[in-house]
Amino acid sequence: MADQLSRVFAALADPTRRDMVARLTEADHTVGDLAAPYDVSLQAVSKHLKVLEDAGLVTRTREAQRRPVHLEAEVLDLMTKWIERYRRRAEERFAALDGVLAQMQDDEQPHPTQQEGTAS
Amino acid sequence: MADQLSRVFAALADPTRRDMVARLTEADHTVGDLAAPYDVSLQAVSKHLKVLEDAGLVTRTREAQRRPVHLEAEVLDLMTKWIERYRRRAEERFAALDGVLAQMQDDEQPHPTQQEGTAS
DNA sequence: CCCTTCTTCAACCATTTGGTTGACAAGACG
DNA sequence: CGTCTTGTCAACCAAATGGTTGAAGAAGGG
Repeated sequence: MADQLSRVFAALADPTRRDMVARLTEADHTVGDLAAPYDVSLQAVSKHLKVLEDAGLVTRTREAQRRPVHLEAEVLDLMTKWIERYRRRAEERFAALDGVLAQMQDDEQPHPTQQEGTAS
Repeated sequence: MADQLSRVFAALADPTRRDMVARLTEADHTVGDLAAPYDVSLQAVSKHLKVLEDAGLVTRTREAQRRPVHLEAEVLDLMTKWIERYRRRAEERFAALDGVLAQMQDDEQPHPTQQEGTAS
């Protein structure tokens, strides 16, 4: 299908799936258990779980007729790493821009007629 | 459409859009500029930009016929906050589970008849 | 003014997505 | 064994997504 990072982002782009993930941080749940709060069929929830599973966000084991769903939280790191990498880059760039602006400001005061009083 | 968090996740679920965002951390770009590396029409890139804009990830100003695209990196914090919140919860739960396991291990050695050699 | 440049709008198309219902599979349990 | 519980598979459907092409808008430069 697509790379895992894309699948993880896509999986969490749905509020229902995000809520499931949120609830799974507290405890493992069975499918019916998970489905209870939502106003959709059990099959729809089953599909959502498949999306989360394909993204590597959850795993399902077998326990009698039940299939407990377990969160694999490490996958979240994939996203955090990507996001933080570029957020940091953007910040650095803004910092650099601030430097340039400061420089420009300095250049703008060749005349000692005005000092410090640049408060708007 | 949907809530912003969903739109941001969805926007970044596409590799092309993620690459655009990555490039925009370095500098602002015009549409044609952004489109250059990709093997799709300019119109397709324009659509991708609309998705990013609707998610609040970029803004476009006007500069002659060009429309420079600027990254709004703060929006990334929305995601980071969500992710970190639940990752932390999951971690706390695992830590608690580790405690339980340690407890069980303690309880499991009431008989000194067998130690360590539990390798199958 | 016209023309060229940069970009978007509109219509169209194939695929994916998120939902539905109905049938079936896997175990527990009487 | 039959049957109830739990969950998935299959087929179907409407809407959204990501791409295309063609036409049009907006601003600068002869």
